[in-house]
Amino acid sequence: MLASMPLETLETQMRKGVLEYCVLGLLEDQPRYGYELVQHLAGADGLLTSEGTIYPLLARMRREALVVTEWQESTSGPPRRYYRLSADGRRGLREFRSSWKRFVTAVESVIGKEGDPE
Amino acid sequence: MLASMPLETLETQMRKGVLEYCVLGLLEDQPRYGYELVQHLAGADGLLTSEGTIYPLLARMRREALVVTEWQESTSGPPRRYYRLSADGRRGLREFRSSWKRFVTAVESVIGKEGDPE
DNA sequence: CGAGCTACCTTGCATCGCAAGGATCTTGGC
DNA sequence: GCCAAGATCCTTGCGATGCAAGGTAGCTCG
Repeated sequence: MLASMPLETLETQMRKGVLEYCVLGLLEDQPRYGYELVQHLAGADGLLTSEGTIYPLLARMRREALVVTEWQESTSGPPRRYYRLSADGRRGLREFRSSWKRFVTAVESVIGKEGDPE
Repeated sequence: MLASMPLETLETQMRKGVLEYCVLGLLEDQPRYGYELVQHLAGADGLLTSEGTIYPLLARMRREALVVTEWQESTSGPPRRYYRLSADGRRGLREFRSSWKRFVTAVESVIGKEGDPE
């Protein structure tokens, strides 16, 4: 028997590559822990659907030194691993903002941006 | 020796899923052939880097009946396979525009939309 | 003729997000 | 005191996509 289809939707595809910088964006102003990021991203924005995405991602970002981490006890539950932006992470985020703008512009130049009178 | 790494860049990742609809966007107003699409997308917008991307993509879109095709002789060169939007393709494009807007809004709500004074 | 461009295509790979599952630790209801 | 439920961390295997590389054939022009 087959287990289950991961259902690779359009939204899922669009998130590729971007999610990493969404995490950096959330970490810009304050350190956060993984479970917190999941709730944020999976919340209103719907940028994430499962924890299975974020932990491997965070591990990679740590390996690449975009973030630094620190364990911290919680008064209610298991300890949390907090993530904080490194200098490299800050730079990466800055560069992403520029790539993102170019990308959005390019896409909208071919699919047409509505509200465009011309 | 290893041959070559495909160099999976950020830009490459961001294109995932979106490229399909960029093609639909280009086909919205006029039928086009594959090589023409490559030049368009690889041109100023830099939304594509190789033909190896577009032909499998076009084949898939044809399989899913988002486009219909038609061979046409060229006065200068080999015959061209022209692609034209189907009704499903038109609907897909319409739906994408809405998904795209939601997506961009969501991403910019977390990475901040450049109005940030530092 | 043959180099070079047009134009089509295929194969194999790297990467990413996801579902599923698992391990601890804490709290709250009974 | 005990066990379910939740918080919090993690890993493994898979599907989809864009890409590099390479292959075929037609047309044009020096």
